[in-house]
Amino acid sequence: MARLPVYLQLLSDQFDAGCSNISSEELAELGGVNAAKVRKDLSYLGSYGTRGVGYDVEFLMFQIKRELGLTHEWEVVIVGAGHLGQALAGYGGFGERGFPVGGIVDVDPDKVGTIIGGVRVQHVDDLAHIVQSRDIAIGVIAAPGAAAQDAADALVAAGVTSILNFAPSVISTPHGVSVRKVDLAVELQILSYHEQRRANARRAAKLRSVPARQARGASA
Amino acid sequence: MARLPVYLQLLSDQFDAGCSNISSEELAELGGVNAAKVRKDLSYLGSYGTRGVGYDVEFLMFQIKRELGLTHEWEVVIVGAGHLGQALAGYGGFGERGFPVGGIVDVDPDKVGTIIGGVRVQHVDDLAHIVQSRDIAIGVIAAPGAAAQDAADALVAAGVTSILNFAPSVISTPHGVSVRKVDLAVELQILSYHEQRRANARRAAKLRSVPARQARGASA
DNA sequence: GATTGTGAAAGCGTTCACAGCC
DNA sequence: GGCTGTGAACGCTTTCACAATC
Repeated sequence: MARLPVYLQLLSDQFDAGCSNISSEELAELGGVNAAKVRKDLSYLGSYGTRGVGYDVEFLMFQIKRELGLTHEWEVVIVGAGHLGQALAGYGGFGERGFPVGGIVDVDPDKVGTIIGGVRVQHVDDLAHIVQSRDIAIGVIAAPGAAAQDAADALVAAGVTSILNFAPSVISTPHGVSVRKVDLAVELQILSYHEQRRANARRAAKLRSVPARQARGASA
Repeated sequence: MARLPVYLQLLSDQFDAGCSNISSEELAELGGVNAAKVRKDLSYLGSYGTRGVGYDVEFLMFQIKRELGLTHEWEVVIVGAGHLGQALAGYGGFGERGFPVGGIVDVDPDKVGTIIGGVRVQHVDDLAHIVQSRDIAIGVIAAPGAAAQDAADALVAAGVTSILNFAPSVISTPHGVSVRKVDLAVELQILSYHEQRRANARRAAKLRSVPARQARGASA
């Protein structure tokens, strides 16, 4: 259920705004989705709503957190201390949301020893030690596309079972390892596609209008 | 067609590796998807394959680029010069993939004037001028969740018609504006969910095995 | 009266399977 | 013989609609 994190965020916002109870209709409005979908998604957790009333915001947040395994923090290890790795580690967003950076590694000995976001870069050979000593389950690949598969192999060998891949390449992992891919260029290319279509539509509209105006005898 | 960018990436890798022709089967293998899906997706562009042979890599790359509107660069403007904005602008990935940063703006006057990734931060009031003078169509929201809607409104008012939203909140935009959302915390929470399930499965297996061993009279 | 929880219907994307073509 | 292009079958997700409940 990939939508539970979104509901959690919305509920958290509402909770901060002093709202203690919410209906599926309101939650759907906030999330820009269908109310029935919200109810189906939430009913999957159990029957935590009250008919005629709605859902208790705080209780529902707790149930979603429990389902998502957010009752404790999960340390992550970042592979790749280049621009992207530095950006991800330096930007404090991971830690704020319950996923502190427990380690950063790189293949380049020159990068080892530098401090990024308060964490010292270590060599990729130390990955297994870091993962096992800190009980890390989640790895983040911030390496170039060509090195992504090596990074994935190293993470799996070290004992990581979930990978967030920022490299622009598909990685293969053994069964039982979860992988999610985030490719910023892909997101931008999809937007570019929409822009392209809009530009084409405008051009077509113009081509249609010019002969029409000429037929009507308009000049300027 | 959100998979075209992925095919383009795979084709590009193959082209660099000296491969001039590829079958749907091979492409499917590389992308980890079904071959029929690849053919359906590509047939949407037109009939650019040759039966009995496959697809010409270079020609297909060009067709996908044309469809995605990647025949020219698209400058983007980043709203928010905090940690995330700095990270996105400083990490050169945008420019490398055909989306150079044409401007960065922030509401905070103290940030205005600083240089990030070679670009000077300007005030958000200058957004319309930047967008119109540089003919920018794509905006990137790198502001905190609470400021995301304001950022979106400012982008739309300035004339941007595509938005990539990194803020952890849902934004509403007029019809005709494309929005894509990337939430790193959501990605990590989905991985956490899988970890949680694996942990639960291990616990259940242990509970099952203990009484079983006891029944068999095993001790150590 | 209001709202949840959920079978049933509708819609959509994926996969199969094979005709058509090189 | 090999591979594409595509109608048809399938399965999954979304939406509807309403009985059950407060």
